[in-house]
Amino acid sequence: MDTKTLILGQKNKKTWIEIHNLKAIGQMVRKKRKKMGMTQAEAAGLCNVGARFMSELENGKATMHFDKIMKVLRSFGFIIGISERL
Amino acid sequence: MDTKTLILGQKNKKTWIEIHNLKAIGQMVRKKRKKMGMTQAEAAGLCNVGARFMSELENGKATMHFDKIMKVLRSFGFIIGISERL
DNA sequence: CATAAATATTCCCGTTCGGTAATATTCTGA
DNA sequence: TCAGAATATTACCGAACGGGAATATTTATG
Repeated sequence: MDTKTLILGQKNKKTWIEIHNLKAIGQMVRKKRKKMGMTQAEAAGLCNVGARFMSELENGKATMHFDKIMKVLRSFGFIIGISERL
Repeated sequence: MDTKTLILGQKNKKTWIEIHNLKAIGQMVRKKRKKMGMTQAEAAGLCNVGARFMSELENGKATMHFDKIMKVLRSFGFIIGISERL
């Protein structure tokens, strides 16, 4: 893939991870949070959500509000994309 | 981009659209639904959600449950992806 | 243009989200 | 191993989601 990106001059090509459920998102969020060396409480403060929300998000609770999830993802430097199945 | 995909033999490369809010998703859903020649009511039935939900989704209501949004997207042949901001 | 079809909005209602605080449980590092 | 830190869960409560039906509004059609 490195050769490919060099050939095309696309050194900064984004890598998309397909998401099938909220559990997967929760895992990504937790991993990133730990990488940043933060507790859930600190992360909640950063994202301006409650500690409870952060805990439930990381544990993959399915029925959370889309806008709040987006808020956390954005604060953590993630972006969401939509594509069509091939 | 066409030349690029041919060079790499990646004719089936997914194209990701970055999403910043639920409004954008709603627009995509509506566009797809119309393309499929369905009314909101029919689409709601297909996705097993209420007509009200479909209407609100298409109009970009922010506080909807993630799992239900995902359900509709999946029924419409969309996939969700996460990437990191560069 | 009139009317039917489609969509948006309101109503009623049961359920649940999520903030905050408290408490129970689990994890971590010395 | 154990104490403290971190996380998960529970309790209380107000706000609001969403199903289904009804109604208002908008759009499409002949």
